Amino acid sequence: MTKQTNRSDCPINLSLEAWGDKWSLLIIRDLMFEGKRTYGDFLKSPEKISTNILAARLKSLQEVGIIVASGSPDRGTKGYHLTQKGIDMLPMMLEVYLWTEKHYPIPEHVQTILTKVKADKAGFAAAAALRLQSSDNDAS
Amino acid sequence: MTKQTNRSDCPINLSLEAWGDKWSLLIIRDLMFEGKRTYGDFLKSPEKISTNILAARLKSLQEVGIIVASGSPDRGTKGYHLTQKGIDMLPMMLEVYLWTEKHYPIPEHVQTILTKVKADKAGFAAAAALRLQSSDNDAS
DNA sequence: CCGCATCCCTATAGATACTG
DNA sequence: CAGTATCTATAGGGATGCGG
Repeated sequence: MTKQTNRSDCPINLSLEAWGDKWSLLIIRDLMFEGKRTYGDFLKSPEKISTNILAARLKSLQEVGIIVASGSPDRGTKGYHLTQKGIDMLPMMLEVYLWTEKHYPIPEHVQTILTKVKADKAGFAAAAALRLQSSDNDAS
Repeated sequence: MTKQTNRSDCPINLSLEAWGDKWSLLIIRDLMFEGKRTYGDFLKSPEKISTNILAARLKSLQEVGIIVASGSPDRGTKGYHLTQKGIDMLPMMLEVYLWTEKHYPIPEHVQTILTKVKADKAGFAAAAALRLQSSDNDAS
């Protein structure tokens, strides 16, 4: 039942079909920068995603291979994390941050980080990617 | 009537509220890389946007300041073009292209261009931006 | 004919209540 | 806590209308 839309083979369109909705990038943000892992974590984000949408997005992001679910451990809490394909969205996400910073007022603590990003974009991305890759197999 | 949602002040969210739907980035792509300008041009794109959606997106993209409409010239054809805010989306758009290239089969002619992009990302973006800025006040 | 606006209808998004 | 069920709202497709 994996949706087989493919309005066109344009890369922009293929990207939109993978994560082009109002919520997917927020989940990716949470996984990428906020250290969130569980269904409950995502629900707590300030945008207040509703439970059915969250479940649907988690499913579709798994279907397109951007995230994977780690089988629920002892405590019964299932965790999600980014695949390499998801981690590869980092440069794009950083550009989204930088575009927004240029055209909207954004929270000060984000500004602070973005100053570092601008100083060494590739370095920041590499360090963040390493951190995400190592968390692929952590326990707690 | 400019929508004042603002689910949060997170930059990712602010971006999503500006262009986070299934169509806006395709219009921006057409303006940025395909040299398209008119309503009819956009309709001809392979994704086959319908007329009411196109009109709605052109309106919302103007409201958020990503595009502007140039008053219809002699022949009665209104043109649109990117504002500086829209042109500033170039680095992000390039990263979208690069991400897709890495994870999906894409058309060969796009591959060719992306090879150049990877060789000199900043240079490519600067050249493209210059071209877009100069087209702000062209006639034909 | 071109650039939209409108209407109708269907499909999907999304809020809320509820269940294993 | 992690989802499903149900219901409503909005996005979107397609045809059509209408002014320039």
